[in-house]
Amino acid sequence: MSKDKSAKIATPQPVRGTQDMLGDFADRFAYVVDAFERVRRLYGFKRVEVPVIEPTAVFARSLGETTDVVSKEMYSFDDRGGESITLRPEFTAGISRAFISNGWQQYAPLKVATHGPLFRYERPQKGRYRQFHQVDAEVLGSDSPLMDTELLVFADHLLRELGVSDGVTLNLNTLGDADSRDAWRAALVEHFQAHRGDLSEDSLVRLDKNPMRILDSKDPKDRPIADSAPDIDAYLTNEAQDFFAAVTAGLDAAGVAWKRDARLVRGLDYYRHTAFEFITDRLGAQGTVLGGGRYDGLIENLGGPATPAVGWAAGIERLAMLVDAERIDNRIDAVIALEDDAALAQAQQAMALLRAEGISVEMVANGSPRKRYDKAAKIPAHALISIGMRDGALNRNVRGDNETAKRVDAILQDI
RNA sequence: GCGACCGUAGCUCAGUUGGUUAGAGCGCCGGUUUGUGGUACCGGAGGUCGGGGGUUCGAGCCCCCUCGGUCGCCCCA
Repeated sequence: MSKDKSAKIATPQPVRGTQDMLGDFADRFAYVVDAFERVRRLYGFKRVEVPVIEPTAVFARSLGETTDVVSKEMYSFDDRGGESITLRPEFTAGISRAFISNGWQQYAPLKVATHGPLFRYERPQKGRYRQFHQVDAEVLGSDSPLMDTELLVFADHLLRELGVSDGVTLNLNTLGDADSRDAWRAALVEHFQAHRGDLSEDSLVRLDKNPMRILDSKDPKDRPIADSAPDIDAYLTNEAQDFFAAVTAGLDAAGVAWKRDARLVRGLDYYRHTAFEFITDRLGAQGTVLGGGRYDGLIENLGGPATPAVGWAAGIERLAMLVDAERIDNRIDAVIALEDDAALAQAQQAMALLRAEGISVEMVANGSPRKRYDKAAKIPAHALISIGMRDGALNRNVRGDNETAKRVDAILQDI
């Protein structure tokens, strides 16, 4: 290696908003994914895998060609054939596309779950990255409120399984069917127009672009106007009322606590009926831990058959940040400190025997032999095995918690 | 896109009103001690103080620019 500083190669930097995980956070991440896989099986959700890349049209058409999200916040590029490709910013559109491409109507109602990386070109902040990861559950091809309930109970179960449900509340709203939604939207616009003069600058822009968003504005100036705006309730059709009542009755029957949040809205037109967010106050400005809703219009938007669907997604990083440290067990079963290289073969044999019995083990055999024991002791493990030579004979010692130490001792009797 | 704060050793950080050769802990390497022991001690390697420009006799410290990070706003599928 040259010491000449001018010859130094410029260090490549990670892409903004990406993260490398090792140790504690990687363990937390895996803990969340493991719990999700366990719980989704309990609810009979099939594992589904869809591509990380899709034709840009999949997201542009589902999200609306002209929205900010599509025009500025997607990772899009032209591939070598000149086709516009986008790194998926969400699971729902890709799963819907797969549903159409593969004729999965035949399996409806189809309960599927997946997890993996997603990409959004946004300014990173706490709990918000350009490459991030979600767990996701969807039910396609059912217009039954039973499925909304099922999904919500599943979500609640997952949060309990992770031990993060304390301080997290389920906020629930209905956006009604298309007729209810349109009538409510018109009433909202009328209300906000009447109070134009008192709205914040941001909300005046929202009034033109996305008036429903004024309802969840953070600006204190907007709050009185947003709070006095009409709820959707007066505009709900009988069918929409019944649907919402069926969902909440199901939650009550299953013992899932929920809170009506008449201010909870979705920007996109394909959302119908149920909208929900599990919210915490422990994650700074990014409080939503799990969110979703019914999107009966989406698959049709993609050119598929009219297909009702409902789903949710949750950020793995955010969940991982909420998991209590005591729940993360990063200990391996056993560590071997090889204190004399003359016993190397026996130590290798010992590892083979232990691993054959399903006991995880690794060995410390580098550096000064007299310091290997201390090094090994610093690796979190249930048992610590020292292997060395004494008076020309093999010397072995096992310390650790009783159960593991006993098993290890029994397996290593013959070496 | 906008705003605030922060960039000093591999990591976490200290560094006086601007004043000799920039420090500590952890980690790494080596040695000594202990010798069924998770210990202690000694030593070593490792820094263009993010980068560039400026002010000054003198800059890690002050000013400007730039790059990066964090948090917030906007947006939130």
